Parts: sequence; structure tokens; C-alpha cells
Amino acid sequence: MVQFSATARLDASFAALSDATRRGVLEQLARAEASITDLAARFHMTLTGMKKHIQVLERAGLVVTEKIGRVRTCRLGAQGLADEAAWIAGYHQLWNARFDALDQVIAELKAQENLDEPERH
Amino acid sequence: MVQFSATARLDASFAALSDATRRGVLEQLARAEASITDLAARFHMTLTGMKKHIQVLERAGLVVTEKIGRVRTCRLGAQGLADEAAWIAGYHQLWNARFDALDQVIAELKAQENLDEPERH
DNA sequence: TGAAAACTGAACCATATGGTTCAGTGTTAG
DNA sequence: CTAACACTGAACCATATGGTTCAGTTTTCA
Repeated sequence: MVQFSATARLDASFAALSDATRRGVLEQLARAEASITDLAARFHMTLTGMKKHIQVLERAGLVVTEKIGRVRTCRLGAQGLADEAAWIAGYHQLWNARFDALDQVIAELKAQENLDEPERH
Repeated sequence: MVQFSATARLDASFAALSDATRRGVLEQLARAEASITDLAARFHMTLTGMKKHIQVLERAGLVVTEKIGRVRTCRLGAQGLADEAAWIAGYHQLWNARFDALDQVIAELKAQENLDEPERH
């Protein structure tokens, strides 16, 4: 659970997720860390454009970066999407079992969280 | 199973979720359906302003509306947040896989400190 | 019938977003 | 030493967002 103003961070991270390029960057970084140049090439845009996306992800806490020499390396933030998953799960509790598809997905999500979350960050 | 790559709808619904007022509207509608006037009053904004939020939620498929007489009633859409939860769940799998791989690399490094670099990626 | 309620649509405003180009700065490799 | 590389920052552009006001339209109800 996170302490600092939950709504502002939710705003930022849902906004970050609302762009297909940024979701792609997250998926990419989940596989391997990458430089901004790497990501710019993979997503067919300028360095400057990719840098802006990285800044959005960084402000949302979804990505952290480290500059060594002339290369800025991007990695996933330790926070992950726990808060966002929690919001969706909480929303679902309000909206009781009327729709089976959501039940199933949320069950899978909770199972994964319980397995993997402890002492990872 | 939910489609993993409905990018346009994911764009729209994550964008819809990036505003605290709209998340509040969803929570409210999960409890009871409401008219636009109801929601505008509850969230302290003009009717026109709330109508715009409802349109955003409707375009994302998160809310459906029906106009009877002079009142437009808003309810949650049947689609729910299944696709969004599915994207986050899939991302979690990648995210955790990455940390598992990292754990393994570290273990190998500890075991055999002087041997050549284990291939990650 | 007529006034009020509930919504709709247009116009406006300030700011944010997603992208670009261009002109740098600092770092590395040859 | 010099050239190429990776990034940074500023400026610019078109469009979107989150809100407003104002001027309707349709529906209800006394």
C-alpha cells in the first residue's frame, strides 16, 4: 500500500497507461532494460519524443532511470502497478458479481499478486 | 479470455480512469444508477461539465446511458474493466518474470563469481 | 397554458499532450 | 584531438482536456 496522495499518483499512472507507445515501453522494459535511443528506434520516433514518454512514465513512478556516461538506462519502477490493480479490484468489489468475465480476470490478478508481491521492493 | 491488444479501447478507458472525478463517478454508479444532474451536484460542477465526463466514460465503454423523458440515466457498461485488468495482469506476469530472471542471475553470480557473464535477456 | 427542470450544443478559455526540429552539452572511441 | 554518439532543452505546432457560460429544446407538472 502506498502512503502519498493516492489520487494524484493514480491520475498520473492511468494517464501514463492511456498511450499505446507507453504501454509498449513498459512491456519492453519488463523484458529487458533499455536506453532511450533503443526505445526510440524500436517505437519509430525521435529521441526527444521518446524522452518525453519516459518522463511521463517516470513521473508516474512506473519507470526509473539512471544515467551512466552518456547513456540513460530505463528500468521498471519497483512500485509496479499495484495501486492501479488495487483500484480496479476495489471498484470491482462495489460492483458485485454481475459479470463473470471481470470476476475471472480479477481472480487471476489477485492470485498473481499474492504469489509474487512479498519483499520484492 | 479477454483480448490483449484492443489498443484503441485501452487508450480510451485508461484515459477515462486518469481523472479522479470520473473514477468517482464509476464508484458512484457501481452503487446506484444516476442522472447527469445527480452526478453534477455530487461532484460540484455544472451539468455541462458532467455531461462531458459521462461522454468520455461512454466512449470508453465504461458507462451506458439511456434517455427517458427529459432525464438521461447513467449506468455501468457491461464491459466493465475486464480488458484493463487483463492488461495489468499480463504486465504483472512480465514484470515478475523479469525479477525472477534477475534473482537467478544474481544467484549464479554469487555461486560462481569468477566465471564468464551469464546471458540474460 | 406556462414555468421550471433536464438536458444539449456551441463557443470560449487555459493548459496539457504528443509529436517535431534545431541547437546545444557532455562522453566515448578511434 | 576529433568525430560521432547519447542525451538535453527550447521552441513550435496541432489537437485534446477540463472546465466555464449562454442560448436553446424537450418534457413535466401545477
